[in-house]
Amino acid sequence: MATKLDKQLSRREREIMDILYEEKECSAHDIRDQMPNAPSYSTVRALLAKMLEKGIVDNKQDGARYIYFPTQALGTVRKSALQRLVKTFFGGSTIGAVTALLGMQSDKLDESEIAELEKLIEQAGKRKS
Amino acid sequence: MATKLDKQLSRREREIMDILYEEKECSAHDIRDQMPNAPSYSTVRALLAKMLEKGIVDNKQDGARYIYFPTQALGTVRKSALQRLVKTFFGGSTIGAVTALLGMQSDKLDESEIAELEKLIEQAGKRKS
DNA sequence: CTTTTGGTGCTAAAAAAATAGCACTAAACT
DNA sequence: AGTTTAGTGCTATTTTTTTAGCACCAAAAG
Repeated sequence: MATKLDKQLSRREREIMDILYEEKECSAHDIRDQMPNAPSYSTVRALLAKMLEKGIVDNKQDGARYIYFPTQALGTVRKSALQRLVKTFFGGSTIGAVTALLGMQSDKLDESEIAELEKLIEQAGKRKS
Repeated sequence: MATKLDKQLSRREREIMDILYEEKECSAHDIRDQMPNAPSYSTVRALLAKMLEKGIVDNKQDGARYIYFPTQALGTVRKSALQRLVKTFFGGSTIGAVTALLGMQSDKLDESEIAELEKLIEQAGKRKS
């Protein structure tokens, strides 16, 4: 049940999580560099300490310093983020979200990507009625 | 430039916005009913008052009471939510997100939906190289 | 081997968010 | 008309978040 590692994040905590998911892992310093209106280094470390306590991130020693990373696997988080988004902004319609995504896709798709998508669509077409 | 109506939301504010986007519009009471661990009615109204001030919601009189709704159009918010999600959790790959969505789609797609998607894919296939 | 540099731990304080209470008004009920 | 009900405005308090300072340590630099 995900131990509610999700809801109770504060603004800064969410910012940091986003950075960590994007970068996979970071030192406190790296995180700070990517924060909008970055606060002091102390502040970032204080936030990370609280997040460690909450169990939403973990760290490992890298020589002299620490490297932080999310405890929850990317796959899990992707899924729940997508579900939330579909529910909130697309009235629960997955297809609606897919449509919107494809519509804003600005780069050209190459052959293999198209093939992949068509395969997926076909599969989704014969799922349990 | 969206006047940064996006980032600076507090936890409760975000909760409320999600409810508003899902429901389109709500009274303070309705909002409260849908909040997890709902606080007092006063609290909800205090939050709404702050959000009015910030300009992220607006309200209209409905007989004796107020009905609240988001100021930013659903389309706009959808787009920026998707962009953020793709960037954060899919390394910027729209296709990755589409794939994940189709993969977790549990209902069967009907004919017209499949046709629609294939049309979109085809279009995305011949976009500007 | 001293000094600088880049990190750590701990502590404290300012600012923002979340919460609730109270007095008042208008409509609805009997 | 008197009473309950459902809402409003304003204010006050508690809790969380956000922030930073300072002392200490270890490795790199001179």
